[in-house]
Amino acid sequence: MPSRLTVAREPSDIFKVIGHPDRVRLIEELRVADKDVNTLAVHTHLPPTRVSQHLALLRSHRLVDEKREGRHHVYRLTQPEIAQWIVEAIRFIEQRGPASLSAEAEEARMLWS
Amino acid sequence: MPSRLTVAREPSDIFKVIGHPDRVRLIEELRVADKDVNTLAVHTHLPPTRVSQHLALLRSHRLVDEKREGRHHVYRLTQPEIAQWIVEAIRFIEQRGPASLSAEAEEARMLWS
DNA sequence: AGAACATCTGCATATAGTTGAATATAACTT
DNA sequence: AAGTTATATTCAACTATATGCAGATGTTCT
Repeated sequence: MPSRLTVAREPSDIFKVIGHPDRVRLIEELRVADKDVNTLAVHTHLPPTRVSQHLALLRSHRLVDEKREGRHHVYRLTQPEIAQWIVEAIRFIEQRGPASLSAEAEEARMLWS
Repeated sequence: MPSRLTVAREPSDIFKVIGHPDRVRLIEELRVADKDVNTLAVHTHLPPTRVSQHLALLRSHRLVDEKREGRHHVYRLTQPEIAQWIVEAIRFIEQRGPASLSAEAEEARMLWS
C-alpha cells in the first residue's frame, strides 16, 4: 500500500512543473493559441534553448503535446483547464496583497496598518 | 511597467509552494480540519520541525494562518479553494496515466502499445 | 523551575535552472 | 545531390535554490 505521502508526490510534481515563471508564461501563451518554439521564444523574450527545455519538461508531464509541421514544432496545451489555475492564482494574489517574505516584513506591515 | 515575466513570478511562486509532497499532505490534512503542529506531524508521519518549517513557508504566502491556543499553534487554510486544485490535479493524473520521465521511456511505451 | 509545544538558525546535501556548444532534422538553393 | 540555412533538441558544466537535519532558543502551562 502506497503511503499518502507517496500519493501526494504526483500532484506535487504537477505543481512543481507549473511553479516556474517561464513555464507559467509559456502556458499563458499557449492558452491563447498553439505556437512553435520560436514564436514562444520571441513572445516571452526567452532564449529558444530555454524554451525548448521548459517545453520538454511540460511534455514529459503531458501538460503539452507537440506536432511537427515542417521544421516547426508546434506545441499545444493538453489540459487547458490547468491554465485556469493560473487565473485563479492571480485572483488569489490580488485578494491577498503582497506575500510576507519574513516575520520582520510582517511586523512592519502591522505597524503601519 | 512590469514585464509579463515579472508578473508570472507571483503565480508561479504559489505553485512552487504547493509543489512539495509534504506540503500537499499538510494542505490535505488542513482541508479536513484545523490542526496544531503536533497533530499534523502525527498524521503525516513527519518530524514536527519539518512540519513547522513547511507551515512557515505556507504562512509566508498566506496560504494558511495561525492562531495560538495556549501552547498549541493551530493552523487553518486561508484559501480552501486552493486545496481543490489538488483534487483536480489528481483527476488529471488519473486521466493522463504515468508521466514519461524520458524520451526513451516514451519510446518504450509506443513500442508496447 | 520544569515540561510541552513550536520555532529559528546554521550547515550539509540534494535538486533545479542556466548557458553555450554540439547535434539532429527538415527545407531550401544551386 | 550536395551544401546551406532554419528550427529545435540534447548534453555537459556551472550556478542557484530548496530541502533536511540537529541543536539552540522562545513561549506557555503546571
